[in-house]
Amino acid sequence: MTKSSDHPDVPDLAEVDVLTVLQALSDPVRLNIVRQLAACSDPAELMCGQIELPVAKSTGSHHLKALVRAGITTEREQGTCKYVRLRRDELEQRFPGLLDSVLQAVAAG
Amino acid sequence: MTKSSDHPDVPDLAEVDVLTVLQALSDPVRLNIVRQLAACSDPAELMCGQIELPVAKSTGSHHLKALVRAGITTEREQGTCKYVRLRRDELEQRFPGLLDSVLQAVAAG
DNA sequence: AGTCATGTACGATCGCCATCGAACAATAGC
DNA sequence: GCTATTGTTCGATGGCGATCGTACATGACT
Repeated sequence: MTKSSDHPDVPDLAEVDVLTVLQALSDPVRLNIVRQLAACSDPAELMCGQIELPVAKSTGSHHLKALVRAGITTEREQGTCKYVRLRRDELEQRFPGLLDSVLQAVAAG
Repeated sequence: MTKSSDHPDVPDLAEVDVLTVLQALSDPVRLNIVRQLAACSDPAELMCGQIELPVAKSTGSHHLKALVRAGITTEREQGTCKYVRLRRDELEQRFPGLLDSVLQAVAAG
């Protein structure tokens, strides 16, 4: 029981390699998703449908799952909708400063 | 004239996207090279031959060039040897905290 | 029931890139 | 000049992943 959730592919961040995170963030679509998630700190989560995706729906689904498997996000289902949330605090604990510096670099253009 | 060097594929960091850096760092061999370069702060550079590479020489050459093209390293030739150096200060200016947090995450295992 | 919306799963395709070996270039030293 | 060392370049190969469309599942709503 080393999972942080009952969902099968949500990893415990202690078992996530920094390479996995870097690889997940090194895709333009995924980095864009992370940026949008970081921008909405109000409810701290976004509906899948609210996320701007320049790709087909199935491709977006693929990327969202990749982010979950990399330990960067978690998902919560509510009816037919799904809410996506950044694991900011856990990521900060596991990789201090990493996400913030990436987000800052993204925001800086 | 936006190059920071006369060498053709050494980019000015101002023109380097964070995606490029993340993509370059998301390869295990390259991240390992960066780690070794960061570990030697005494002369601040390493001979190519001193870098431990778990791949063939030609593959290592490919990765070293990829790091240069991503703006992460520069190279200096001296006879038959080549010295590789991390662009720490420039990277810190362009992407504050990014390299340090990655290195810290790597060091933490 | 039927229909619509939301998202997943699957199979196919396609391009990129990590890898290797072999051949080459350049320099140091004999 | 010759040889060894160091690193590059080239072509080929193999695999991974990003992308798409279609079909499917699920829940909401009438």
